[in-house]
Amino acid sequence: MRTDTVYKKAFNRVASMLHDGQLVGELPSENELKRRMGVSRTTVRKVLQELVRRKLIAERNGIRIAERAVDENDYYPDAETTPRAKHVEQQFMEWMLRGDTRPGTSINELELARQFGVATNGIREFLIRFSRFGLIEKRPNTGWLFKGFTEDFALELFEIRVMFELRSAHLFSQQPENSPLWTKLAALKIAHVDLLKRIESRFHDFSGLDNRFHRLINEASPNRFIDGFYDIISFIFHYHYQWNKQDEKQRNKAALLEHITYIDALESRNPAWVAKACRAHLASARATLMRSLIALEE
Amino acid sequence: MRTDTVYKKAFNRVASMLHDGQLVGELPSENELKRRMGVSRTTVRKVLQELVRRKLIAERNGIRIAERAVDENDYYPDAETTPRAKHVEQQFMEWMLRGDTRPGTSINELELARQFGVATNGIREFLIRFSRFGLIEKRPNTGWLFKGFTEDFALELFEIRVMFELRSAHLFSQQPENSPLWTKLAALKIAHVDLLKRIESRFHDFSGLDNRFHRLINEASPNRFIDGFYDIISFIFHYHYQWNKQDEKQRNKAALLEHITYIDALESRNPAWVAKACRAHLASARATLMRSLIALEE
DNA sequence: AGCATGAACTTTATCCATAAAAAACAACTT
DNA sequence: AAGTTGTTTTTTATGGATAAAGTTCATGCT
Repeated sequence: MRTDTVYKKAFNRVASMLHDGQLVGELPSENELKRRMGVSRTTVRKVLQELVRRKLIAERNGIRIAERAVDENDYYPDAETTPRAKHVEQQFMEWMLRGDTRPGTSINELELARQFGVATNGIREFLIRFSRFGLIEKRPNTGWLFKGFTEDFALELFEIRVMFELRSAHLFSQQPENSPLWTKLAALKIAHVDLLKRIESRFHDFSGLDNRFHRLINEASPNRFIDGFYDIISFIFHYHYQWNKQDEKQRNKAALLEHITYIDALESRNPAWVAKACRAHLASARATLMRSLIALEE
Repeated sequence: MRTDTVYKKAFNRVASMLHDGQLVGELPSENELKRRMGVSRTTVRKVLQELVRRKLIAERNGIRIAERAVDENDYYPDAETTPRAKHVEQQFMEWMLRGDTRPGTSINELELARQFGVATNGIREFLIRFSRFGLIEKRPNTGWLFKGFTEDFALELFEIRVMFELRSAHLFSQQPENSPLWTKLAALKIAHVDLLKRIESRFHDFSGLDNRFHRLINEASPNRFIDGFYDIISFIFHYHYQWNKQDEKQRNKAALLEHITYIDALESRNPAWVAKACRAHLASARATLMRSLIALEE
């Protein structure tokens, strides 16, 4: 059966809005809620119905008002707000990065399905999606081959990344003066400087900034294939670092400084300087990844 | 039910080998056949069993020998040797390129499933696989968006293609003298010259050469992401030209000449010359694609 | 006319079932 | 010991079913 994670997530959102006073007095109309939550009206209605049933809100001649206060255990547990497909992704990445899955291992859909507690279909869809990351390969009628999260992989990944980013950074720096992206870049620079001040405690926030920064650079002259490639990068880094936390603070601080230099270079509009800062940053990112790959292998 | 296309294709292969005398006297063992056909022994046995049943071969104390001659209607029809997934691919590409499918159209899995006569699962798997080509986009819980086989698409595609191919061609030309790829390149050049002589009648053969040529260039310094991207190119071109045959002979002849120049440049090891020939060829390929895109829109 | 709710209908996400194909095991032959 | 064939077990490719979520149609209220 299809999971009701969409409903549960929406329910939690509305509940937390009620809780911290974002919804005072009469509740908005179903249509308005639908717009705000990004779900269908059908789902909104289901949420409202449950809110009434639990006496969190009351409905009197077509008007809905908050009734009792939201309680900690009104919320659905987080795990129930994540669709199966996402769970499969997480479990697979854990299996791949943490288990002792060696390059050359073959992947068995049925076995994974049993292990993850889902139907084979879900596994297969995930693997098809995942195959574009270049880490697995399909052999028809037979199964999938895990090629390994290896040094080669990282080298090939970064070779492309450098090409793309040099190209995008260059084009970014050549934008007209009046492009709104310059403003966005300036704002991002401030965010970087701010984070640097608080790096001791907030170093986790770097990952978000990193993403924003690299995506901003691509915005100057969009190319769907570059965007797609950046999805691979984000994905890999997201999971990789989730299981490899050594030196995180130190690493992020260094990267933050490199970004600032890189931003300065962009703002200078000087092509040579841009290329240099870009290369320096990526070389260091690559070195970091390589170091932790080696750690993985031991 | 799973199709038995693997068996039928294998059967046809064995039958045609019997037919044109590639299998004389005693047939090879099951294991040997399995190796030659690239299928499992289970399938080989099924084929043999059917060959016996139809009296195409006879089995006497463990020895199998051809019996009656293979007849034209011993073969299974082609359509039955293609797996469902491939049919879905073909039908989808036809729907996309030939129908009046406009950019922005939304794609309905259920409707396509009905239209193509397959289960929704098959459609969904195809769409997931296909999404990496950048022509469709998934909107969760809602469906897929067809972004259009547009001019933008072609421009973005070629931007990347030029980057990749300049890089690969350069690296190819810098290979050591004793690399076996130089021999392969020389052979390919001969194939080009040969085809040029017979271009009037054999111009369809160009497509195969084109593929071999571009893949050879990537072989000098492999990168899985570049390979993957080349899959996109091949796929797109395969289907696009399948429904767009105008000027085919003329186009292929021109491309053949460009390839020859390009090969000469590679053999010269002169970087500037290589880059120039590479750019020239890709510019012309792009122009061709663009021209037919415009034709599509009318 | 334009927005709100109610109800009916359609599509997606997910699980389950099964024949075909592959792989593993077993017994036999040279 | 290595290669054959026979048999059993496992896995993949494909179809089908259904609750949840999305969409459309209908009705009623300012």
